[in-house]
Amino acid sequence: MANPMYRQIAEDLRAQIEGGDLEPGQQLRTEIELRDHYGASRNTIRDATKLLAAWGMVETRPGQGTFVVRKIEPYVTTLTGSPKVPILYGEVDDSAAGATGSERILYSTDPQVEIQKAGASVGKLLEIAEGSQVISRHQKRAIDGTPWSMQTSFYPMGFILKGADRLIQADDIAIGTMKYLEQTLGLKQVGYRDWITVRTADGTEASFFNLPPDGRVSVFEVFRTAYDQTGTPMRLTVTVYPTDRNEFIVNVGDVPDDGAGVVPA
Amino acid sequence: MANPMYRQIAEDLRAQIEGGDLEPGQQLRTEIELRDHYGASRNTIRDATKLLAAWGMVETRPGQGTFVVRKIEPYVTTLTGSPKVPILYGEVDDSAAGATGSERILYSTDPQVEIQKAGASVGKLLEIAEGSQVISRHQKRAIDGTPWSMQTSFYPMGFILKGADRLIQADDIAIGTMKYLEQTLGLKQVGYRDWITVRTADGTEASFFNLPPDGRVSVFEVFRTAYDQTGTPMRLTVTVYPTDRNEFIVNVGDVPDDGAGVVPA
DNA sequence: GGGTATTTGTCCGTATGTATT
DNA sequence: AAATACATACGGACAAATACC
Repeated sequence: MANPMYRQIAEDLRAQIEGGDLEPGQQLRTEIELRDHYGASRNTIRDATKLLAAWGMVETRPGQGTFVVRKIEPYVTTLTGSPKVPILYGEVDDSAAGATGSERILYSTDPQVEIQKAGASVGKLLEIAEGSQVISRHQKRAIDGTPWSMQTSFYPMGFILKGADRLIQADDIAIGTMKYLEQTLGLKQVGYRDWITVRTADGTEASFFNLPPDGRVSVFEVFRTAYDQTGTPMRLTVTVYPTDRNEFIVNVGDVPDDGAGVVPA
Repeated sequence: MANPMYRQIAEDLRAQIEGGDLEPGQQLRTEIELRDHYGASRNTIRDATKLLAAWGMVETRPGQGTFVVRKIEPYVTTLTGSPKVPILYGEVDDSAAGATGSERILYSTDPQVEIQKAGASVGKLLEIAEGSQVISRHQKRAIDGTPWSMQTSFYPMGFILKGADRLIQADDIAIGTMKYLEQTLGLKQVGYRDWITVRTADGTEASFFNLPPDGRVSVFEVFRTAYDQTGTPMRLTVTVYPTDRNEFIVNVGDVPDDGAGVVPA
């Protein structure tokens, strides 16, 4: 057995997909048909399609069939700079997919505000004691109806006592929380540090992002620590992005403008 | 069947691992023992351990058993700034693992130089015609014996004709290729753009990085386009990093020094 | 080196459950 | 309700990798 049969079958199907014989969205032959075609058992065919699914090339739908995955058009976030996509607030509604032409609109839920105790990561990055209280503001975001990111911002509890009480209200701060903190507390953001990791999605994330339950699609977890003029962390924002639909850009020094076309299609 | 049995078994084992009953590196009971313990068939046990493997919690070794994975201590790369780890050149040697104390030494192979035709990505990012010739310099890197990254730099073919002929020699350019290009061609790097994506590893990558063959561990693919003083791309560097042992930092504006401790352990 | 025991990997056939059309 | 297609679960047989004697 140079290569096991299920792997050979998977490679054969992969070649068909990459060669264009099977187009994105198209249905593969059923397991029974493939079993007869390759002269293998149905379980072996299933091992092959499982491998293809692990490679992210097909997805299986009970009662329907096995389909070649359509690549999701990635959304590119520039970490060095301000976001340029307009943000609309309100409920994230998955059913409103395939909306208006080619414009991409970012929807965001209203913030869900909680008082929590700082875990290890939050304490370390905000430079406060683990277990001390923090304000957390959580939002879910979608682009054109596709769930895109889950974001949680953490602020030290002291900000409330010092007068920034809008932080614990569950609505959006239209002028931006950074400007609000500057007006109320005199804290000005002078820089931030992003720490980028990748891990497997947990159950909540897999559910919100409609990820396959086999743990195949992982997520970016980006920790953004914002620093004030004294070099003290004033906010920690943790954002989770599925890796199958998100990419990042970092610009350093003097580079040509971003624009359509910096990234190959 | 609220939850399928193999999933319940997987959750039970997961709880044991997260609860500390099973420690990293420790061997699980054999499939036969687990079969008797849970009153399931061996195939069902195998489905459960496959799920745990997809979650990245265990790994199976033929002829040995199933083991709780040890988390690899991640190596953090700062994208905005110069690398600080000393680079030693020579052969990457997997067998020299577990070396000298806590210092981390980055080994790099000598460059493997080829003349290639630019693919779609390379052409687009270097702003040259797809199919035109480019110089590629490929290196593999390891830290403390663990394979860490695969890097390929692409330069326009014209650089050779204009006098930068050391680019096609298969040895390291000690002063750095950027300084070399400045001395020979007068091209000075004024900035760069990093484009960060995540995808599943291909066969070559899975082999070099010792990744499990099930497609679970994905890789970062970072495209760094360097621009000269005229705003023209002068180099494209594509680096592939396994996501299970690599993290990235991006600093923007005025932030406190990097150092041990910016990242939670 | 060879032989054996142990453990996971591959492959088969079958039966039944669940989701979708 | 019926048909279709994938999902779960079982039991068995043999292969391949590893460790140990």
